[in-house]
Amino acid sequence: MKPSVGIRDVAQQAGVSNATVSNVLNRPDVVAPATRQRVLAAIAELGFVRNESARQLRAGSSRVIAYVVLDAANPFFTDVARGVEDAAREAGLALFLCNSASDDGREREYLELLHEQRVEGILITPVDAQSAQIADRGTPVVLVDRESTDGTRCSVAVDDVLGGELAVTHLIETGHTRIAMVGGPMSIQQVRDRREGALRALANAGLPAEALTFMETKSLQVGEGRNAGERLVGLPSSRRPTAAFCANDLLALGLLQSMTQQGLRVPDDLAVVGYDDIEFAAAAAVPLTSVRQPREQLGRTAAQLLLAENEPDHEHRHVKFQPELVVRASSAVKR
Amino acid sequence: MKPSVGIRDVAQQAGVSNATVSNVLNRPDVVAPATRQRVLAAIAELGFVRNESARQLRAGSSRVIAYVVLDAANPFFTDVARGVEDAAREAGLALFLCNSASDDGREREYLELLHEQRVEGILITPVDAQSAQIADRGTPVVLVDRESTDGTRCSVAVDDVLGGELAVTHLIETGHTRIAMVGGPMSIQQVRDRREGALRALANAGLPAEALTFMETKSLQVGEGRNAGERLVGLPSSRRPTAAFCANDLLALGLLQSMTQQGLRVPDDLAVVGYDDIEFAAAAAVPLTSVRQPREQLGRTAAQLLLAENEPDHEHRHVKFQPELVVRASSAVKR
DNA sequence: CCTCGATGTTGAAACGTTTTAACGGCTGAG
DNA sequence: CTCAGCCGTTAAAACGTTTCAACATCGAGG
Repeated sequence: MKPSVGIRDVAQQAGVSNATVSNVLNRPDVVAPATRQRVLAAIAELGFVRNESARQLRAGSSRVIAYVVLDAANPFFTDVARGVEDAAREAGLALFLCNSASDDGREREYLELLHEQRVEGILITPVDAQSAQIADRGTPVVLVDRESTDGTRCSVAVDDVLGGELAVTHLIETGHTRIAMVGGPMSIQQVRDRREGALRALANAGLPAEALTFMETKSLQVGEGRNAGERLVGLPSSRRPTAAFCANDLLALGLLQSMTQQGLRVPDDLAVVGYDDIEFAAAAAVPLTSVRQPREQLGRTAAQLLLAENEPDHEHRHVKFQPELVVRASSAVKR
Repeated sequence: MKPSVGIRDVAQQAGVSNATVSNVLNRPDVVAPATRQRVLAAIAELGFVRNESARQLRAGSSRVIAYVVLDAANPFFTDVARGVEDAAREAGLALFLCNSASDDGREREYLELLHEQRVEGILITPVDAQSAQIADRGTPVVLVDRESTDGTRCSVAVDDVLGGELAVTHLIETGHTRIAMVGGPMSIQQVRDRREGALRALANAGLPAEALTFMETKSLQVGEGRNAGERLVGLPSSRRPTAAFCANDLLALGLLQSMTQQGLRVPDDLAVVGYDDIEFAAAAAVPLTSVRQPREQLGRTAAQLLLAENEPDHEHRHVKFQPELVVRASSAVKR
């Protein structure tokens, strides 16, 4: 390892004081062109890299925000992240992505680290409801895709109850009366809300709550969708639902795959509706009907709220977007 | 904002010196249980959060590594990241993900920031070949999915030439003699290598190089795959290739989608082979034949090489994995 | 009763920046 | 020739930790 060249080494090499070097780095205009050149040359020659820890310790600010996602492999979150990053970089901030992988231990560790790092702000889609654990530690936190229950911080979400309602209403209108809802774990707020919406749709249509079979999954990933598919096919056909509403597109894609493998046809044997409308939904084996959320906008708005957090008289706001049903072949009208 | 409580405030509150508080934080066993309790109580009461900048400035190490990916929305990279994270967390390090989005400006900015942050190490899948720009700045860097040309650092890759050869050999064996390769931009090493493999396959089979029509795309994303599909269909059917080898699965999925929309059948009108074998490939409209890479293992190995970088007499290593062809319906034998 | 080692605690010196107030030299006006 | 004002530069004081050598205190062994 090299003996770590610091600002003083550069200063000595250039024959100036360290304050001047600092000025070259932070206010280039204030130092005479000739001196500036000399300093830049010294920096290049010595391969100096400014120590951000020291800078931040003294200066206070960190030029970084972080987004803690529930599942980095879910395109929904990477799309949201794109929106976040666009807004962040307009404000001159870098974005670090952290993956909690739906594990609240990891989530806690990352939050702790980020607080200690004194990042400018944290965006998070929390693992479970008791976001109390995201105690206020001085760093602004904005919830993404989850409503702040106690109004102690900003949040940006999409109306998941409405989304669930749209999906199931659509299924009812296309003639289904035995519907499965696939999703879980129930500790996830989105799953609960979408289910509530589904139940509301039944009520609106005058159907009993029993018309909805809830099939709980361990996660919201493709593999669990396949599992659910196998369980579904195992049911006696008299009791088997004729349609399935999945809590997200990954589950729906897994379900679809499992249907095909087992020789059932979508939508004839089972209509399927997903949630999120990720890019792959339209390219699926049977193009997927899905509930679309404004993903980039969600991220962008969240980042903007976060940045506004430092303004003098800031009031916490909650922004809620409306989802939209996109009908495709996987739920074509029953003939 | 709260007036930022520091270690001395805690010390005062607990009636000890700041050194003792530091000990509680870093070597709890060395301080008497009674004192420790008192300090912990003070920490909780004051809501103290250790300032990582100061810690790192003094202690030197940062407990963080970073992975700069080419495209956070590409499941291939998030799968690699999963492997990286597993290995990192076994070593007690956190992982920050940075998305260069195939933009070398962003890539440079992130690298600069990470160097300044003095992260323990950087993994990167660089945007373009001249990885010279990733100059040695004192932080260990390991290349992922790209071979280090000059042996100045470790790298982990998969044999892309072989992968391209496998794919195109398969197409030739299933009876195709006019083959398109879809991919780009050519600045990306992987694209060049896979093309080289494709050409080698032709040569092996005694076919002329003209049997391969190269269709360059602007990126490796789904949308570009759709564009390529439209261009392909626009060709006079006498000259139109009967098979397409795509540089990655995203392109292949886009191509597939475009074929379906335009009323062409896969594999009858056009056989399609992708690359990466991401999870969505198997769930596609027509299950996708693809070249599988050991994604998690790639990430895990890269992280291990990075961690080994600090060992006393370290020699840079290059690890190369073998890809594997997975045949599915999109390239079923021509009848 | 003295010494010694073990155990817990502490004061003070780093770590590498940024920042502020002060400084010297120079220019141009009087 | 003097002096006010400006410009570029600098010395020194932070920032909040960790660490190290030194210092009490105490019990046990001689």
